[in-house]
Amino acid sequence: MPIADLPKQYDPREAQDRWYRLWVDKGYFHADPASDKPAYTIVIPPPNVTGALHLGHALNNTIQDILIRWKRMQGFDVLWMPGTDHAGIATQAVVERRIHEVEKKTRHDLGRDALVERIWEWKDEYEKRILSQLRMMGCSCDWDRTRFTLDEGCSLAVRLTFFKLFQADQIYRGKRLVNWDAHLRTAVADDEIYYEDVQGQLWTIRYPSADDPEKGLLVATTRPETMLGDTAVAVHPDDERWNSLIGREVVLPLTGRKIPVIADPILVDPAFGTGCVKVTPAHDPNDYQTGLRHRLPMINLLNPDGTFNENAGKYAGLDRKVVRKQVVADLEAAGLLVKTEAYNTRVNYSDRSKTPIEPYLSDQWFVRMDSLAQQAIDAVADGRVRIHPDRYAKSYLDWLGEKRDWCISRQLWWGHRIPIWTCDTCTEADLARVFAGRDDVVWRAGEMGGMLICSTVDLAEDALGPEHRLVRDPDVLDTWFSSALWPHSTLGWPERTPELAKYYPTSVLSTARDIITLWVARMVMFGTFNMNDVPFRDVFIHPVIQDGQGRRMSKSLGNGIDPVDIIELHGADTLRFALAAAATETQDLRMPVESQKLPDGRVVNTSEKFEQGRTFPNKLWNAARFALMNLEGFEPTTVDVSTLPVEDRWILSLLASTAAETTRELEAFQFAEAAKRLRDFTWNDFCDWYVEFIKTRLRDPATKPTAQAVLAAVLDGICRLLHPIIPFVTESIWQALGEVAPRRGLVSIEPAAESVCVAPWPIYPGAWSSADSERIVGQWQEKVAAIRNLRAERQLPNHAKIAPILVAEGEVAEMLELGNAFIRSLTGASSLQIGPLDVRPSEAAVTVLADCEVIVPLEGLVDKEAEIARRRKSLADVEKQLAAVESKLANPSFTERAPAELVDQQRSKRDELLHQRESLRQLLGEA
RNA sequence: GGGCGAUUAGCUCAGUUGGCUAGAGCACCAGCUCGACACGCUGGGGGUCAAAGGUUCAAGUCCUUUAUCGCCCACCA
Repeated sequence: MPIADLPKQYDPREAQDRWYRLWVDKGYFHADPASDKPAYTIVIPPPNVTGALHLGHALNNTIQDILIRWKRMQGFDVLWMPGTDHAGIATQAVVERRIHEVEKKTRHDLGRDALVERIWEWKDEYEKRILSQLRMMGCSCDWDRTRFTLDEGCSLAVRLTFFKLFQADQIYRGKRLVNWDAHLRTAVADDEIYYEDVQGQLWTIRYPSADDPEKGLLVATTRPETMLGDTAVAVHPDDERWNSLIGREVVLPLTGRKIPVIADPILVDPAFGTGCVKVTPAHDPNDYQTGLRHRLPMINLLNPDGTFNENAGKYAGLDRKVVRKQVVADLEAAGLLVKTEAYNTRVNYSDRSKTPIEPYLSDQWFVRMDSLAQQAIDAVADGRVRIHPDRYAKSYLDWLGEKRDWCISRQLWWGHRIPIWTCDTCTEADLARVFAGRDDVVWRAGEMGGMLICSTVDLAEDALGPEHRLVRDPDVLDTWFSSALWPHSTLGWPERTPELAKYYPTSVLSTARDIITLWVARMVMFGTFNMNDVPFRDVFIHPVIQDGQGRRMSKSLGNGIDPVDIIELHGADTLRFALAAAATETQDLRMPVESQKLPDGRVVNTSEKFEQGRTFPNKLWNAARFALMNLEGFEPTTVDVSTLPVEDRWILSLLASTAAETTRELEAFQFAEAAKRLRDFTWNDFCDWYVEFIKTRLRDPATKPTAQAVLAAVLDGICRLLHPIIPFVTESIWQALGEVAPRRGLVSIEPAAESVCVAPWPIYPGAWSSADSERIVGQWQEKVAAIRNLRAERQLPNHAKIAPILVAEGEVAEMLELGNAFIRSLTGASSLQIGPLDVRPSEAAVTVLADCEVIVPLEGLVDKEAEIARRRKSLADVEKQLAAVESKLANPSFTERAPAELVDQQRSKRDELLHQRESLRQLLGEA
């Protein structure tokens, strides 16, 4: 396209389609295990297939793509492994809810296979959508390797891991209290529960002593019906009212069972209620823990549907609500109900059925955490895995330190089925007869009789013959079990693939802090267990995005921002830049939400936070347009940097330090700093100053070629440095630049590349660094600003030509003289005098700087009173500063204890201020 | 209850091992169609750095306490 036809406004849409296709077609995103380049690997935190991506995903994937693109440019063999997560509970719940809404059917109506099939359909739809969203954002994943946590490879990895753990006796079956939804007849996760404060009652019941029916204990409870399952009464060991009874027994009313009185300082708060607590291990989480501590029997009273079972004696078969009434009535009749009072209590409800949750004792599978957790602790403690920011290492270590066994079974249908078969009738010998010699089947006796058989392959129901039926465990594994294998299962484990050899351990994991324990810790455990090495070297924890009030973004609050909307409104670069610029080390990232109407009439949420990212790509685009217009007909020549004019050496010096600092910041995961630095360099140094400096040079054929060479080199550098953050606009510019300025003989260290996506990351020669030119240009800038300020403050007409005088001597005068033409053109001056002052103009606007007096003669335009007032104000200001500096220098402890450098600095500052004061006094004296 | 974090300009945030008159973007005010860009240019106003103590020659930065807010974990018989 001819340069002159390049649009004034950058069109992100066209660039996005075009360049993304180019990158994919050229195969830039492919990792190549056979290449001899060093590996750099990130496995994507697989998004849940429950729904579309939200802004948090956009942030995380922007971060990952920045790292990936940066490392690709640095010459690494880069692999970004994409994929999605089956997200067991969440996905099944979403699909079940949908089916219920539309077809009024429950999962029991459909049956296991049909439901699972329906969830697969859902998965296909959302996976497609999620992956296309990632592409829209510009993510450079190796798409041919896309994986899913429930695919064949992951299934194999899951089974083998379970098998190995079972074999190593790291997996066991045990009892656990789960949140039971009696209406849906399923266990629900902690995060699917909500609390409600309910007006209830507190009943006080008398438990007679076994020795002496006249004596006894008083217990208070909000759930009297559970007393049928009590197996102890607990008191505080220091409570003198009751502690004489510790070790004795009481008679459990209505049942006649004798239960012990135990001492438990954890469960019992002597100040609450009666100071005695009934202990029902099977139906209350605290009591359960108490039961474990005291090895109490656990009596399960409930059937799965919420009715009481045979353990409840005469109450068997009745619903829990009915039982409560009956128990209270019976206690009252027996004269054991001491008191009934109103009491507010918190009741747990299932989010899905809106019915009360029952703590319910059931068989579950566990992974032992002792040695696994220890290995994961060690990995972080000894630095094999580094967590950034490092404060998050604490929550990781604290959580693992508890070493609470991990309950891995879920009463769901969507997920990896537990590879366990049970057989109640067979013996060790029966199993040995059939399975002996097989390395894919192991077994052991269950705790309650029967055999537990674990196998990596499916076992037939009649594998042991018709007389011994094998029954497969109906449960599936916790989603995090397969997620924990993600870094190695996606690389081919358990096969010893070239990928596994080259890309494991991966380089960086980027994720949110809420899954440090759920996911990160477990990946370290399983990675270490299966691979004998950590899964990644660095973990970057990014902030959580909130709305302007500090609330999480959510569908129900309607405060969510859809990344796709931002892309539609402003383009993917804007989304990426804004997110990168916001990704500091903070833990929460607030984005004030406002709504905006789209051209198609749709109203969407957006945020002012995208403002910066919105204008920046356009600014860059226009700077590039300027450059491209001026590069037409450019004949590349080799340029010796040391011979270039000051302004060229200045911008190259800044480019070099910007590149070095940006590299350092990316290495330290300081994305916001890198984004801001690059923006500042591009906008302030390059656009505001350098481009202005060279405008005249570009009009003179004699000075044009070097200016062109430097202009092209800087634009080239800017494209490379910004490409990881804003890939599309930089590619647009790169391609256009390649047409007018083939990269040969430029002031550039890098060879050509057909796309900035694979252009080498810049490292500039140390010789480009030029403190001198930075000082000189700094001088110019300061004086330009002073003159502009004088113009603006006096509200001089725009076309008024001025002839400023810079009163300076020696080195300062020399430096300014070098920039005479620039200062003139940037201030709209017709002439500029630099040097000692011959005759002070009678009417002038004046600013006194430390090393220079800036005078703008304004014959007939000066408001003398205002001028004097300004000078007085400056004088007062200088005197205030001087007083501060002098008091510092007058303080002996300062001059003695502060570093000499700092003291010298203050001294020279004092000298400057004294000089300024003197000049101002003279000025005021003359006026 | 335990842990982590935040509190700096109207808003969103920087401020690295203590050391210039505390910075940026947005918003605000004034002026600009000057040959890349009005998604722009130039200039400007605006802050007792949550509060109170302390350490230090020097505190936005370190320590203690308090207040408010957020997140995570545990929990209210």
